[in-house]
Amino acid sequence: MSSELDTAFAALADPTRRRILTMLLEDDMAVTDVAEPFEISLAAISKHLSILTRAGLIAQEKRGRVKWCKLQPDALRAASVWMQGFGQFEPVNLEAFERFLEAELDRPAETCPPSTFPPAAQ
Amino acid sequence: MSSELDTAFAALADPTRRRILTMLLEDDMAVTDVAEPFEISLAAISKHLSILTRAGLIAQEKRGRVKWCKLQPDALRAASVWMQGFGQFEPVNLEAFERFLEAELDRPAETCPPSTFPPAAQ
DNA sequence: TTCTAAATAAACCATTTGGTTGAATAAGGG
DNA sequence: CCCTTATTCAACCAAATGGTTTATTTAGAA
Repeated sequence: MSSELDTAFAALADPTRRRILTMLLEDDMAVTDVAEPFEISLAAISKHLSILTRAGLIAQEKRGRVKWCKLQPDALRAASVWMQGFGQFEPVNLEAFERFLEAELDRPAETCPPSTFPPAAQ
Repeated sequence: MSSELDTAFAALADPTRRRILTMLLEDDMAVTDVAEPFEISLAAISKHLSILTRAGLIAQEKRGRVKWCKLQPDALRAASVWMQGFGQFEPVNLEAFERFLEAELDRPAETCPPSTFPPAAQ
């Protein structure tokens, strides 16, 4: 048995899953559409999505034969709060985050692995 | 090769490591002292500490035969910023976090697994 | 010098993770 | 009804994870 923080952080530790979350930030998506930009199999994406669901980071709702995925930031909030407790972090630069998002979404695709935010981290 | 966010979130996904971070929030500690409240072997703690070090969450400095561990929140900040980008989170209730910390540190010890913040999550 | 304490290294083990492929299930569309 | 599309299940695999125990290394204390 693992706590909500365990599953949330574990879910966030994978670049594919973080990228999925970033995509869902734009709009809700069907499983097939989520899978489209990635090179890996649909089954693999399906697994990633259930990990995100179990972590409470997204919700999936089936309408017809399509299963829609939507962001559900409850667990993300819990994790964020935990981290902010370590605090003294300077206020977030949301403009930088906007630029990051654009880069993330415009990427030639098919290449998911690296990519950090903030850009020149540390 | 994994990004800084990968290693940071992966490091945070383990309750033992999160608890170590919480302990270090109080003060810098030697490896043996970090290990003291836990049931697992010193070697296991040593591994956890190098994971935290590689993730950039702590720094270790050897003075004499004692290796001191101190919080180094750079990677934590990067991760926090990434998460706040998903934002719309209400401002953090730091008093609640204080209470959480007390509970976390006063715990009968030896029992590391569960424990979430915020307390009544979801 | 010798003993002891601090920390890591090395070898090992069970479990989990992230991926694959090939069925199976479910629900529209013609 | 049959075909196709959307999604998951099942079985499998290689690599990573979190733990163990038994050496080693290193440096202070007697």
